[in-house]
Amino acid sequence: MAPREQEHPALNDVELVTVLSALAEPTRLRIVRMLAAMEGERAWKDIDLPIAQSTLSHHLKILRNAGLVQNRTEGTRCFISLRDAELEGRFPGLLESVLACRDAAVIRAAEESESRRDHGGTEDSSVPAAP
Amino acid sequence: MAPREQEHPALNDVELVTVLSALAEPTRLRIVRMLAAMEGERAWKDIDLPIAQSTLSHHLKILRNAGLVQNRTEGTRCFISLRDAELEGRFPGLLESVLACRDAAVIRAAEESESRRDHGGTEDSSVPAAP
DNA sequence: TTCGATGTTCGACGAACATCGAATTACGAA
DNA sequence: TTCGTAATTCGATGTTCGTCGAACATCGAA
Repeated sequence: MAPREQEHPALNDVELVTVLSALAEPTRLRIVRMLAAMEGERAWKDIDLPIAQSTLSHHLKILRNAGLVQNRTEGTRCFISLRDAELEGRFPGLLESVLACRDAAVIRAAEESESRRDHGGTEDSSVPAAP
Repeated sequence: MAPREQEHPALNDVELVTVLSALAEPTRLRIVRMLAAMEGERAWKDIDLPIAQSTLSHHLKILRNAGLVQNRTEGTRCFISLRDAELEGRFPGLLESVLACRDAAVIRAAEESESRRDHGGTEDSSVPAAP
């Protein structure tokens, strides 16, 4: 990392609204999903998203203050991980339900391929399908 | 109600981030809790919060667009209710975990009364204890 | 110590948001 | 029709938020 050691709040001091606010942003939700998908830590540098470093640092700080992630410093680099076990104690079921949720875009795509199978049309696949 | 009929989105078209954003605001979270605490509908006018009518209307619109609540019009007044069953289908466990969560302030108060019992002090019960 | 790599902090900017009061729409009752 | 009540919309205001580049702090290695 760089300057001073980070602060990690006790989860009992974290309000639900803080956690929901932290999760209510596409980039941060993506980071959380990324961390959840890999069981364990992830090197800071391996979080590659199309945003500036300072922006990533900003988002990680918000996730940290919300008690969602923690980071461990090792020499000059740091590793991020989800505080999933602790979160389960403070907000039972919350993280799980957030992670389990499917994108609306995915549901729409599934519905469409189903209806396409129904009346056999192959017309035009003009769905933007956000990345 | 007043102007035109309201729109209620199909829950499959609602993204998780939209729901989380809607819930990530103290006033709106309070409204959702209020609705959940009473099984059924609640008259618009009975939602009394220390905010202007126009602000309440604004918040209800956001909750509506997020698929969290629906309103039924009867003559000139309207009734609000949670779309809890539908939400459970689209976002399993999410609403439940949000509603089950205790305030950090409550946890702190409980911890304090416990430690007070431990070393017998009765000092000063200066916990604001939000209504 | 000097250098390079790694994150964080610091302004600064525009966009989005919460809030309000006033105007507006819709309906029932007099 | 006219009046009053109920809820939404509009316009304005101040605040918060996401984003960036530049400057800074911290550490390991040369």
